Amino acid sequence: MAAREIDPRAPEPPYRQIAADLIAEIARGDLAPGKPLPSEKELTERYGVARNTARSALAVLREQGLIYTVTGRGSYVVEPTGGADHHGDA
Amino acid sequence: MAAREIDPRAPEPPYRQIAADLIAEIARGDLAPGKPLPSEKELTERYGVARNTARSALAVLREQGLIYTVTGRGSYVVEPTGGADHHGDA
DNA sequence: CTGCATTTGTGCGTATGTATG
DNA sequence: ACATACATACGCACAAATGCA
Repeated sequence: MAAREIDPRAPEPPYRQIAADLIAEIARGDLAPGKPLPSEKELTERYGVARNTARSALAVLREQGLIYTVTGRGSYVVEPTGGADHHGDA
Repeated sequence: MAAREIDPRAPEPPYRQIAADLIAEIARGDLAPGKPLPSEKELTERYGVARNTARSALAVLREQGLIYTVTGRGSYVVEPTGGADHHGDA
């Protein structure tokens, strides 16, 4: 299987559905702090969307401060505790 | 010379034009079975495109079963006869 | 075995063109 | 015009495999 129940015709656009799905995974602890999220390519296959759409979903989480992204490596769940930062914040 | 007449504005996208060019070379015997194709870097310089574009072209040939690729070495024209070597088959 | 260069694999950032509602 | 989405393309960086000295 691949697609995770994304409705292109739902009132919520796909990228928001995906964002919500990822946020739920983080809240659930499925995606723990410091751990990498699925790559854009993974999201692309998993949800059956284009890369831009997967990227838009990640952008939502990034704007909400839930994740941070490192060029050439991937996106990671922000760590609420333990000092040493990562993306630009003191 | 370098660029092989790739038209960025043609109806056929560059990566398909390059793929077609390479396929023609194989059909013509210019690229014989078992012999390595130009590296991605070579294709990049030859057609004046980005590496991603060259890779997309190679992906087309790979999907058509015309070539196989080995990490760290390169892509090779598949051998139609009983070679007993190359990519994964006994 | 170690170190280096080459090559492919992967992943992200960004821009453009096109299509649809 | 705008938001959303897809396809394509360029650029950059790092990881892993390979081959050779």
